[in-house]
Amino acid sequence: MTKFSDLNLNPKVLKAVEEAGYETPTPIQAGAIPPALAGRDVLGIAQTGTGKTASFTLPMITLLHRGRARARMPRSLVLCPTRELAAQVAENFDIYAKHTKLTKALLIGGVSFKEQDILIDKGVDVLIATPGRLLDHFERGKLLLTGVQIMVVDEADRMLDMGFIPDIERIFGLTPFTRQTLFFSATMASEIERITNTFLSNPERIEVARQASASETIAQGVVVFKPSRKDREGSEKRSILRGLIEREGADCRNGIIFCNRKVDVDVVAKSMKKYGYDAAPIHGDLEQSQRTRTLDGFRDGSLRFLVASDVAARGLDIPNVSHVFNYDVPSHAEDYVHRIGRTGRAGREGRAMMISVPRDEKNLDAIENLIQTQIPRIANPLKGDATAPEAEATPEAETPKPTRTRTRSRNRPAASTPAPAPEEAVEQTEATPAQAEPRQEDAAAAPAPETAEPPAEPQKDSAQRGASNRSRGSSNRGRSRRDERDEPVVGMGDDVPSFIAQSFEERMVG
DNA sequence: AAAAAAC
Repeated sequence: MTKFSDLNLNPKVLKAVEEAGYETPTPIQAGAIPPALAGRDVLGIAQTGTGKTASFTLPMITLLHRGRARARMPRSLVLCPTRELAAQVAENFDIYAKHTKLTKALLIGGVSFKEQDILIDKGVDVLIATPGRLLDHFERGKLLLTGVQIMVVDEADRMLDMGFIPDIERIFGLTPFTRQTLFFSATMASEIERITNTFLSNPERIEVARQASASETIAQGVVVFKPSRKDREGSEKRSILRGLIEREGADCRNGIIFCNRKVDVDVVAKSMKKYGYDAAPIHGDLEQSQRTRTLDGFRDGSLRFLVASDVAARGLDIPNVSHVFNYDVPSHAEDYVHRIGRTGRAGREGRAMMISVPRDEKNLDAIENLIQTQIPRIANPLKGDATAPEAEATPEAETPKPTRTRTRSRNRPAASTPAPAPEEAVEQTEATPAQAEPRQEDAAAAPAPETAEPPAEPQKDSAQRGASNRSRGSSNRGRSRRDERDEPVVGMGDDVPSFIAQSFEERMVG
């Protein structure tokens, strides 16, 4: 098997890679690095989580390590669709360039120009940017792109979705014709095809092979429910969400909760906090400093739940997410794939649960059609009936998860439950006049965790599931969660389920 | 129909 040491990377880069603990490149890295080092254009067709970032940063650093930057004339440029993604590429660059003298600047919106200006004036080797802020600098006459030797376009299909293609074309036009171009996209929409035909010259095309089916590591489930009243939909969905989280118990180490709208991100995050959960919102209307802080907290484990818009659906490298909750059914089927792709990474087991109301039926169909799988229907933790009598738990069905540490007693949740205080307590301790939460929520919530039906395993392959249950063993009460996750991780990227590795068209066709 | 990205 190919090793990083076989790829002719600069020794200083190789050293940093080894220090980071990587030995074996992922397929996209093994495929893209050699032609990139040979100076060729590269067209990489790869989803997030495949190790894409290193497949362009490592050759870039190797190619640029000689020579130095002139004032206002960066030697290379990386374009990303979102600020967080750009920041992430910058972090990667810092890791792999740490033994070199190369410099970088991160040009993103939402932060002051001043520091960015100072860096550009001094001269940087690598510019990592979102298109808007880059063009802003250019129009102010602060920046010359005529010295760009290597240009990278990351997540091009998302740039297309976001209407950035004209900007990208313009930026291409500002760079020299002789530049080397590394272009990455998850899919090859016709517009993307057109761009690559125009701006890439005889590229080496690398398409990440679809993964073996064994990498199906995401257990999926959907709660299909009908709100008892239209105006209660929101509050009932929020109590279902809490019920799902409670049902997962300690297995739910952390999670991302996706909503379709920014307002709902705010409402859900506020509600979660009210009920004692450690949660924070992230979406594009929040201040950049807050976005950064929230994401950092989630990454380092100090924040348990991230309530997010699709700003966090793609590309962001957030390892170790045990759960993804789709509070809303995404209206673009591909977004579902991106959202749940935040869990079950690197061959680890992940769980993805969704809440669907009658209005979502069409979108749910489209998702199942896309992934060519029926998403298992799982029990509504509220039993679909907010007025159901309390304490109707059915112990005989309490089988499939022997290792659960969560409490199912009808009494108060035990101390081992890391979750929130019972709703009533919160209700009493909080003055609620100014809160956005409707009163009905409390009524709908009352029977929540305790009366939850046993978790119908939102599972796929029962054999696989059984194996992982065994590996947990009932004795793992005292084991650290880290131990459970100690499966070998190959390369610098993460394994992904097979359908994610397919192109959009492939998935549509089936 | 919404989210993201420039002020």
